[in-house]
Amino acid sequence: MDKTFDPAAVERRVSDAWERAGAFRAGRPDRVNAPPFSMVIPPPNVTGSLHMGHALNNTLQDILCRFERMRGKDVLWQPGTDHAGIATQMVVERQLMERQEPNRRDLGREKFLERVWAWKVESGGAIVNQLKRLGASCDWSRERFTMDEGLSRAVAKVFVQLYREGLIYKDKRLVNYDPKLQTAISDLEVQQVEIKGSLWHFKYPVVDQSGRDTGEFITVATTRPETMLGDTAVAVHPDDERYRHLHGQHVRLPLVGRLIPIVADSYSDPEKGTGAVKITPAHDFNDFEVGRRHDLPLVNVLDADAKITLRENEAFLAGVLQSPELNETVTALDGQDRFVARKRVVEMMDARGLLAATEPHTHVVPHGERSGAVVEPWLADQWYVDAKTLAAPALAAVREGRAKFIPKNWEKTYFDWLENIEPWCISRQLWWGHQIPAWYAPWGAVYVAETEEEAIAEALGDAVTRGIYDDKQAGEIAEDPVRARELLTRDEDVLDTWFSSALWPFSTLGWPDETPELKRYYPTSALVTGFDIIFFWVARMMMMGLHFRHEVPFHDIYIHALVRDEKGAKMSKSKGNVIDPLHLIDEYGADALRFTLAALAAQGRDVKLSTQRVEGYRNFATKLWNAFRFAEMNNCVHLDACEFSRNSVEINRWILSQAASATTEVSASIQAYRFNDAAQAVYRFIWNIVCDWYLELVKPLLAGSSEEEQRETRETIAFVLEICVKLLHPFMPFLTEELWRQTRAVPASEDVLALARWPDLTGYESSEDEAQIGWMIDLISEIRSIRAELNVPAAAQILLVFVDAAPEIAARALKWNDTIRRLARLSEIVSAPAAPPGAVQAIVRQTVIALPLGDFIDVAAERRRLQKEIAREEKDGAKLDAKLANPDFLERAPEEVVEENRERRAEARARVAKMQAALERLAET
RNA sequence: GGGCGCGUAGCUCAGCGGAAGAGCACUCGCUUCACACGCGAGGGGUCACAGGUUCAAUCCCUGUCGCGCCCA
Repeated sequence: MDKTFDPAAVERRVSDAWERAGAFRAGRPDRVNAPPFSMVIPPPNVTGSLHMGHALNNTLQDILCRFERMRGKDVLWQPGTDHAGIATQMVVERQLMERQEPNRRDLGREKFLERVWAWKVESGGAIVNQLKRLGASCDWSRERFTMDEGLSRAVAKVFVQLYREGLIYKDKRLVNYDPKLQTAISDLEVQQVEIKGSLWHFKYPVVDQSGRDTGEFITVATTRPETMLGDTAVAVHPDDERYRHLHGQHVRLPLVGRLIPIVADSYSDPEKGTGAVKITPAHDFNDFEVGRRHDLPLVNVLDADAKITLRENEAFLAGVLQSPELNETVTALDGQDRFVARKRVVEMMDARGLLAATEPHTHVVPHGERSGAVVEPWLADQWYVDAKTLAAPALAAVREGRAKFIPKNWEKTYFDWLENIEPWCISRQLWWGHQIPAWYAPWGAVYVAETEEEAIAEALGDAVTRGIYDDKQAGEIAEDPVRARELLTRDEDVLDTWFSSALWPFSTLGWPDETPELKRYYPTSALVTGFDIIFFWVARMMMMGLHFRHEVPFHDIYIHALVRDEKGAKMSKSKGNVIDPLHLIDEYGADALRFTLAALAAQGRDVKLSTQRVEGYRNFATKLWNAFRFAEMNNCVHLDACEFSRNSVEINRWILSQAASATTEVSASIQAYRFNDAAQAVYRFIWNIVCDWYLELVKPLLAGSSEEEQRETRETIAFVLEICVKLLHPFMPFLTEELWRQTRAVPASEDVLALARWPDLTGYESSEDEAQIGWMIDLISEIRSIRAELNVPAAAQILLVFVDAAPEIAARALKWNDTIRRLARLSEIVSAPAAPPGAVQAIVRQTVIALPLGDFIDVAAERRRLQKEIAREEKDGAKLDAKLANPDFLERAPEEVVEENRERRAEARARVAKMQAALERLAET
């Protein structure tokens, strides 16, 4: 074995071994009767590459999967990617541009989609290989993609069924429209950005019944002047005395000439600005609601490019008299970009003396998450899911505990969102995605069906009912594929990617077919994801899972934090503080990265990653590696099926007892999703117990003693190291698998650690051995401490005297003579009734030990040491005295607490007395 | 404005009613026959502040001050 562990050399080989063994396959024949454990991966974007968030997310999932797999369960970790509508389309469009090829529109839908698929085959899903590098133990043979045939079928079926149930409908409403991407986007994809802009105050002239100016003006304020072209009212608060006389009156919209009413609506805030607010129902969500309440017309003045459109705009021109002013406005503004128009409108109002004021104003402006463009509330026909209806069972499932959030407080976020849920706009004006299965007939009807054939059949039947065709005509069309296909026009839009992701927990298992996998693995055991997609994904999976499977999609929802940089800042490309997990894997190994993420994944706290930490855990990997090197040098090879019913050597019993507690701790922590505690427990066991103590304690046994003890010790070392790799395997799969391979007597391809049984050490706990070895550890530590403090040269061998020790202590000292001498660097251990003159003294578990340091003694240093010890004990003692002097404490505290405090005080007093004596004796010399 | 969370060793963080913990960093000493990616020994904390509950508070409650994030 090399001196250090070399991850790069090992990772590939180990991956191959897992692959050959089919270790991650769900439904292995040897586990048909095992309880299942299933999880679906949060599908990363097919365009994505592994970032730290993925690394954390998948490390935690992998820990759970590997742990459960080793516990004998039939594990399905379902992998795959989603088609990421906008992102993927953007990637391919950019590629076309870079290659100076025809753009999307020139190519046409069909050709463009071919290109997207070609891209997907060629470079999509790079992240899958990156997940493999991380060690993710997904069942890769079952990889799915949201645009797969099967998953697409699921999407169609869900759409059609929800449509027929009235839970999907088409509506003309305001959507968040991204003019750059030219599609509607979800509220969740809109980011509110604070912008320093202006608030312009416009004066609108009030007119009388006959439309003549009364000379009075009402002043409204706006941050988006160009929208005034679409104003259809001015609103004032009903209780606002300043405007009470104007209720029901009209104003003439400047630049346009439209007469619009002044309505009383409590939306208008009398405290804000002038207390009067312009209402543009087609361009503002709040105004839209006001418009509904007052039955106001919707005047859309923006086209799909977010340019002003006035000419031939029926809604805009409706009821407006032709005038030179109107003509001028149309000429000046029609076809202008919204921001150019904004400037012009202000200028034009100013020129008319209608700009009352311009004040600097900080306000939030919606921006598209992906494009960065300012999003426009825009009036459009879109498809919606009645989320409110679907939300009710999703809320109930968590309220009733059928699914639970870990940590629990996230359920509040989930509840808040679902309780206030808005209709979910699911149509996107894109080409890449699941095209909406809705077809339009020339007679204006829409037919929603899973396939075009069904839609045609339905349309023809309906046409007959409507009397558009007679049976014969309908029959002829049905018979003629060309005519049939021309009959209907399919909706051009595609569905929001999250629509298909919402089906992921059951569509990946074969739904809508009733597959054996669906039966066995649904509902899944757990979902591990970041809090940022509780809305996007968790809630929607709950809605769809409950609606279509009548069962929650997962029982446990573990929500982890975000990975931040070491200063706590969110990693982002623009900040340049992104740490690429693949770089870390290259430099330190996947195991080190994984362990770091697990160790930092405390519930409810963000993960602040520093490379220093990763380096530390790389060192930890090497530490275990070297423990194996030690074992190898001492012929502690793995002995198949060796039994440890009863060791004769206490050290060997002790380490198994320690291993038993470590196993319990690691298991319990993983099951409670306390990954950091689990990681810490493994770390401590391996480094601080096995390496620091066990292997050191055992060295003299390997060198001398009886052959029988040597054999037992070698076997125990092998066994303990096997426990180490098992406990560590969920966290550091590559290292541990490699060590496992190296120590197998007969390497078999099926024999991988990933499938080995999790340690079961019940019955190995031994408090007696814990006490014995604990004493020895205390003794050695005490001697080492004294040596260091008194500057005894490291190489010096010194004498240890047990002073007036109890017979069993003396016996113990004799028994462990070699070990103690070696670890404490002693020349000899003896017993004596009293401490030799000039010896340094200390107390180990009530027994006084003396070290006659002779030439090495530094009296001043020793006096300081003792005085420090005494001071510390006295301080403790004083605290305990005070506590025990309090009658309330004695009366009200539990008996065992009082007793414990009494004991501690007695011990403290005894130690002080002994050290005082030592101090006095020191003075004598 | 509403919600969630955080202020514990120089740094990053565990702990969350009965003796202040880890990793890293720091100091000192070590080529001790697995490991210098190491070994041994140390220093370092009015557990943000102020009240309250309790025999007992870093831990529970209230408030204040700072700092994040999410939703309006």
